Amino acid sequence: MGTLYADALVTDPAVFQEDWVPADFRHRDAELNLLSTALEPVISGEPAGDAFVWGPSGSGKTSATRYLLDALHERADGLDTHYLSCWTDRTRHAVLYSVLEGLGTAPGKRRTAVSAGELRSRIEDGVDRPVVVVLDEVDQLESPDVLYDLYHTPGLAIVLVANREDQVLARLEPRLRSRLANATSVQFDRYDLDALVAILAQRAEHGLRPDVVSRADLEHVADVAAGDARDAIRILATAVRLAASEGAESLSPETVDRAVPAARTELRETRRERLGEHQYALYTVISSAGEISPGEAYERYADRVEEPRSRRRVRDYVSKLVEYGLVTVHGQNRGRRYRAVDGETRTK
DNA sequence: ATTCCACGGGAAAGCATGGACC
DNA sequence: GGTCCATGCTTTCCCGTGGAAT
Repeated sequence: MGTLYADALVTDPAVFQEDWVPADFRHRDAELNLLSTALEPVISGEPAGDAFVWGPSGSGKTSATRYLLDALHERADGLDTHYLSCWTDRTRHAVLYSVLEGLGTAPGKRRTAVSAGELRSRIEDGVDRPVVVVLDEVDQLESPDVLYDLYHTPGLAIVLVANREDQVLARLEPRLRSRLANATSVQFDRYDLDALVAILAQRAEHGLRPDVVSRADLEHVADVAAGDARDAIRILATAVRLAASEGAESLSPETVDRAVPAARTELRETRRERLGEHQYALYTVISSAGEISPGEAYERYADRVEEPRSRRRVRDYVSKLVEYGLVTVHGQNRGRRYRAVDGETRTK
């Protein structure tokens, strides 16, 4: 519904989407060069080196990696590269299946009576020339065994993308860890204010009508986003939508200020909408209590739903809610409390 | 000091689902 | 159409922890 109004200010809504990568990707030259050195052997048909890409959220890891893959494709036809996110493909089977899809030799449907081991050997058979596989959000992997599968496929180079190096490495077997020690490590840092402003300006230039935003607006947004480009872009998008729905012709500092909590609420809403019936009920219980003990939370949850899941299962739901950033836990053992994350008290 | 018990999380087994193969 | 089988979700059983009760 917003689009009707938004047209007045927006010429290309795509610039506000997560996967929009500008034609000229800037401010990450050193990181791109490093990663490129590891990967570019594929252009001449040589095996690429493995790589780690680390950095906080919104620091450009995903965009830079995708940009580089595109750039490699421009320099050579018919490269085999595959990008997948472990957020959606989190099990061994799902990852292997996705890689096979990338190779173009996947069995018919995703949910298939073909075992993970069988998928693995099909990958080994299918890789007859150097391949690059990017595993984004690799810290979301349910079990990292699959890295072992991929690592043992000759000619297949893996690029692991995650927030923190130690979080991923700690979960690997020592054998795999030491073999990955040769991988190129590329560290991303938070954007500084100027870079963030430039990134926003690029979006504005491509997707907004002239004079909708001023440099001061962008600085304001960049300042609030604290080095996180994803946040910055989302806040800008929300602010523009807000301004458009109110019939304004340009942004104001006041609109930006209102957009900040709105953008964060929106993010939480979309996460909440993705919850299943039981996780939703549990979240509602925790959220309406503000803070609650595990036992009490379970009792109330069980009252709320028709067929309550077991306590054990509900513990897993809690871990998921924590993973989604909707809930935090405090204390140990008996003193444990679940706390809902609301708009005002953000984690970090 | 000893026992109790709320809690978290690993392991294994049961079950429903739906693709693969005949 | 019928059978086989792998996955993913779930329950059941269990053990380690550490603060509270005895």
